[in-house]
Amino acid sequence: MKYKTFDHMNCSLAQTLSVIGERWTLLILRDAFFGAKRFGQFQRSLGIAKNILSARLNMLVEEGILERRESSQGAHAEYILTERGIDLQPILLSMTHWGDKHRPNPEGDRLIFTERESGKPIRRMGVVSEDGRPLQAREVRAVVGAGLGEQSVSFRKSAD
Amino acid sequence: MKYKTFDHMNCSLAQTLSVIGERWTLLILRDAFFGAKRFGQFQRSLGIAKNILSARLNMLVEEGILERRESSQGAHAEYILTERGIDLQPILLSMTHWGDKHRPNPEGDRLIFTERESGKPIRRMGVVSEDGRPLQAREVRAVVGAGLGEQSVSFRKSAD
DNA sequence: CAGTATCCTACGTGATACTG
DNA sequence: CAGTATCACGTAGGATACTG
Repeated sequence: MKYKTFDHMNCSLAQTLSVIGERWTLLILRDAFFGAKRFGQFQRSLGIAKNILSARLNMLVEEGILERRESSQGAHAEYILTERGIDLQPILLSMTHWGDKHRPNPEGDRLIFTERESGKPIRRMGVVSEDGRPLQAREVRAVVGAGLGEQSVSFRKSAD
Repeated sequence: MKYKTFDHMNCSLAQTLSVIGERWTLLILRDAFFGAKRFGQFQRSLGIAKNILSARLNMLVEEGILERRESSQGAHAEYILTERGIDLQPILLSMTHWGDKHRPNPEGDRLIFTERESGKPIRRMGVVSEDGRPLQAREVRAVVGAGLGEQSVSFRKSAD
C-alpha cells in the first residue's frame, strides 16, 4: 500500500517526474538558475522548512543535478547547477511561459527572458521542426522506438 | 501549519506548479495527449487509484485544462484536452526529452516525436531566439517586468 | 549561518465497497 | 463501466530545538 513510485515505468516523462516531480524541487531549481547557491538563500527565498530543503538539496546532489562545493571563503557549502541541471532549463521555461499566459499578473509580465547579447526577448517555448519552423501541437506525432519494445502507447488507431 | 500553497507566490512557475505540480497530473495529461478520453483508459494505463483519478480529473476540468463531455454514444463521459491543456505540450515534451537524455532506456529511445507531415523528428526542446536560432542556457537572462513590482529576483548582482 | 534531528499534522494515496 | 464514498496508512511538510 506504499506510495507508488514511477521508477519502474518505461516512460521518459515518468522518469523525469520521479526526479523533479515533487512540489518544491522545481522552485529550488528556479532559485538556482537565478544564482542562489547557499542554503540560507534558498530557505529565505522560498519560506521552505529547513529539513525539507535539506532533503531536497541532498536528493538533487545525488541525482547529479546540483553539485555541492565547499566554498573556499567561509565555511559554508555551495550548491551549483551541473550540466544535467542546466538541461532542465527548457522545462522551467515552458512552465513559466504557461503560467505567464494562463495565470498572468494583471500588472503585466513578471519576468521577461531575453537574449543576453541583443536584449531581445526569446521566443516562447514551443515545438520546432528540424529546420526551425514552429509547429502546432497537432502537427506532432509520436512514433514508437526501440526502447518501448512491445508496449503500445496509443488509445486509438494512431498515436497523437 | 497546513500545507503551504504556492498560489500566493508572484511567480509564473509557482502558479503553474500549483496546477500541475502533483505527481499524477502530468501522467494523466500525457495519456490525454496520446488519445485517452475515458475514465477507464486512464485508470488501466496508469494503475492509479480510482478516487485519485477522479479527484485529478475534476481538478483539471475546473482548471479548464480538460473538458468533460457526455459521449453521444454510450453513457460514459469523455475528457478532452482544451486549448489551455494543449498549451502544456511544451512542458510535457521538455520533460520527456530530459528523461530520454538523462534516464535513457538502454534499448534506445522509447518514443520519437516527429513532424506529422514529413515524418522527420522534431528538434529537441530548447530556448530559441526571436529569429529562430537555438540558444545556450547561459545566453539567456531574465529581466524584471511590470508584474514583479518591487520584488527582486536575483541573488547576485545580475540576474541569470 | 548551515545544517541535522525530532516530533506532529495533514495531505496524498491506496484498497475496497458501493451506486447508477 | 464510470464513477463516488469510506477508511486506513505513510510520507511530505512544518515548527522547533539543537549542533558545529
